[in-house]
Amino acid sequence: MKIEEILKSSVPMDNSKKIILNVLYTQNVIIENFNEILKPYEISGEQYNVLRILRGQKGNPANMCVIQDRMLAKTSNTTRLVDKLLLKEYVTRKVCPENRRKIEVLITQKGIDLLSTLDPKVSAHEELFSKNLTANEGLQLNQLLEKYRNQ
Amino acid sequence: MKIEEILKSSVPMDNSKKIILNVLYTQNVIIENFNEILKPYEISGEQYNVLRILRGQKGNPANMCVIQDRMLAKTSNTTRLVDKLLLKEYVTRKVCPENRRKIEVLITQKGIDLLSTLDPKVSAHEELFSKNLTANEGLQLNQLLEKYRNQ
DNA sequence: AATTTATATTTGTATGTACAAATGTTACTT
DNA sequence: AAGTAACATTTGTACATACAAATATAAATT
Repeated sequence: MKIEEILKSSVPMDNSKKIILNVLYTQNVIIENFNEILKPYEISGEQYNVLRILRGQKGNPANMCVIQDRMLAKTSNTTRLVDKLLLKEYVTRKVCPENRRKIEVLITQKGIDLLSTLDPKVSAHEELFSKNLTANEGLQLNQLLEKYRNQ
Repeated sequence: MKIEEILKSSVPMDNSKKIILNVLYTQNVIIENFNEILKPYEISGEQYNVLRILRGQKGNPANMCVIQDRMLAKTSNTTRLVDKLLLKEYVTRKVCPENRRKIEVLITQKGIDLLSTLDPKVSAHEELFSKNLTANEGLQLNQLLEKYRNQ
């Protein structure tokens, strides 16, 4: 559906406004759908994101600022996200011995197992949308978004 | 910058995953930039969105469910957003006499004035990004997003 | 007319976001 | 070595999101 119909806009919009609303709305659709997948596992999208980053470390611990750095929303509060994951025993946390300012966060086997369970569901989610586009259109969409957001 | 560089991903990603991360990240960039504009006026993005919908009513009051319907994030809590706007005197709120279940929300002159001040800044914000694309690319981006999100 | 169902909104709770200030540790400067 | 600056993380506060339950009113059913 076109963005004007979704927002029931009465007046015609500039294309530049339409792009913004389209990006924002598409993000909402993606996130809502993704939350549905995560819901039975009682984990939030941001918590999932942290776990995914930790698995990507392949056994090496990640500091808070490394996690922060690799997250989409740079202003998320990593401390509190890790707190929640710690309660569920998906991660461990200890002070770095070489530099006592830093914290070393590691994913546990329980965390890895959760991600393994989620992997096929996440892939299906990704394809649910991208299947609407041809391979070429998918590449184009990525290129346009990357070009668009350069400030 | 490409999404893999931004997220410092070590492994190559499927294009379908790349699209999702690109949409999410682009939304973050747009929102962050927009919040910068609103900050001096002590209004949040969602509050702005409600005001914009109310102005679009052209003098007619809007019920809570009408506002909800026209918002991007369908799960936002309209009651509490309107509460905040009421405190700042940007809107009025009264029970609908024909149907006492409904609430009639109207933008005040103060609210309209605020939007008028913001209008040029919002337009500049929209163009800040869209200027990176040709007119044709802009149209294409909208079409691809609309095609992409059909479930 | 009383009961049930549907509609519109509000409230409560947990989580997440945005931002500033506070805390603790290390590195640098004099 | 003491003081200052820089770095890494935590904490506090206000706002927003997600979702379920509660409340109030209107419409439909019996």
